[in-house]
Amino acid sequence: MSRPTSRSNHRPPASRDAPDACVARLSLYVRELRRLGEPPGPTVAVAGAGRSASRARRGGQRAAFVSSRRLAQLLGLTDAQVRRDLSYFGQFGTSGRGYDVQRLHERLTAILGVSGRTWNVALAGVGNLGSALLAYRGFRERGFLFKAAVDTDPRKTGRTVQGLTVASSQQLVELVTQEDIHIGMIAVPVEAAQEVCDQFVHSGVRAIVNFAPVHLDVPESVWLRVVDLAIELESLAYYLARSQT
Amino acid sequence: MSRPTSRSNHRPPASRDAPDACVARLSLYVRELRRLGEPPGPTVAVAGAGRSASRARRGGQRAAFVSSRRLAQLLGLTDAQVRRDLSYFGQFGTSGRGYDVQRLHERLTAILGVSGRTWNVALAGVGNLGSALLAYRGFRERGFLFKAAVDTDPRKTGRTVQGLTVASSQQLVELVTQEDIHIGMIAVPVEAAQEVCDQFVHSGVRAIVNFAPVHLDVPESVWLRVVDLAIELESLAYYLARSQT
DNA sequence: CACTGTGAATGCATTCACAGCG
DNA sequence: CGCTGTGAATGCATTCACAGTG
Repeated sequence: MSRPTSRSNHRPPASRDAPDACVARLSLYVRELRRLGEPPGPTVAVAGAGRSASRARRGGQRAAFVSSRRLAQLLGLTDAQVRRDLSYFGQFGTSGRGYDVQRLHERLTAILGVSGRTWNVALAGVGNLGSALLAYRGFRERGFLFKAAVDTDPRKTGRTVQGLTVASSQQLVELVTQEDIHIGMIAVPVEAAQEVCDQFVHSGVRAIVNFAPVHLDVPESVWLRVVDLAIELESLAYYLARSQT
Repeated sequence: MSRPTSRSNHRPPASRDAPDACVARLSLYVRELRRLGEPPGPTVAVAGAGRSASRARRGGQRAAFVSSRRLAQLLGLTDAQVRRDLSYFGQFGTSGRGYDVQRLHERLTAILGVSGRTWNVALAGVGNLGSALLAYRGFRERGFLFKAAVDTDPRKTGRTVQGLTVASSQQLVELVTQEDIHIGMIAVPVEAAQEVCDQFVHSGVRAIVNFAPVHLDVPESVWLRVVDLAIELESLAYYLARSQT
């Protein structure tokens, strides 16, 4: 790993077991298990061109057991990988039957750290992206609650977005303590990103998600993840440009 | 690789040189080189807590040459990795001096496939996230232009968002041909995602970015990337849960 | 018999270390 | 010198293959 002072996507300091790649997939498993455990629900059909010749589909009945093979199929992985991944966290399966959907879901949820609890999130930057993030259902469903939102723009502070009053950036540090923030979310323009990041770090936040397209420096003790929207498009462009055309 | 019928994040079929991990970093290099080549610009200061003890900062002067070391520092990589990555695409450096910023920028831009050209994008799903994506500056700046947007909700179709009229989902297929769409972007609810994806594939789109938190099946010939917003938070939760507290 | 869990083998990606060059 | 470009070494991640089990 590069310099001792900072790096991009951290790994756990102590817990030397599950590889990062595997941890990253953990929530995929949880998600799929939840779906398998749920009732089929209404199949929302999108009007338009007919169904393609689609492969073994996320079918109806609520399964009690699921094999590594099927789980792999649903997630686009291999069965061996599923078994290997799960084995890092414990032995959950039954030979000849597979995994108990409910039980595995519970166990993994607990391991992921999203079990009985919720995590408090503070958002910096209430622009287009920031507002969309505040509105995004997926976070709340998984136990991530926005407890604070700040912006430098005086036209935005004071406004209420998604039931949350936008505070001034000056209040960031105090809000973090006041609202017991666990995770900082950065959706400010690139020029301001490092500054805001430093403020989060300074105020004691130990986990940060960055949506600004810059590399941020953080101390070893802070976990940082980056979500870069344009980067995915660009790698597609690379492959598109290379294939005939 | 798993099943022959589909997989999650594709690699190029023919071009057997640059590793995927390296291609993924290619746009990081381009981005940083662009910044290095630009004039310093106004340092947008965010009011609030003072600067942390920050390391060698993205400093002022427009550099003509940049070393692998410095580039690595800015991007949070190692110098060896930078040199290795760049070497997959050619020999751009000068011994003892480093890389010519302008030249390297031009060369990499061309290789990335975002050089003189633009790419047409169609968006499916104009909800919160979809609207934010339409408004996101970063895409246009890098040559990705939204040429179509569709939604199933009749209250949304007909509306104009960011200068684009939202069409009905039924028109997706014809719009793809009409507007010569290169990339499909999926921002619909999970239940509809596979359906929309199939429509894109059916209409001849060869590259898709999926923002819905589900695995999608696509034929080998189509490149698929997934951006999962909640997943990053969840892996942070994992690490947070594991470190004391 | 169908399936898990895991050593051992393979295949990628990153890092080391240094020869070679301006 | 300072810095690139790259073989060789290391370290991860994925896959194979099969013994073991309900």
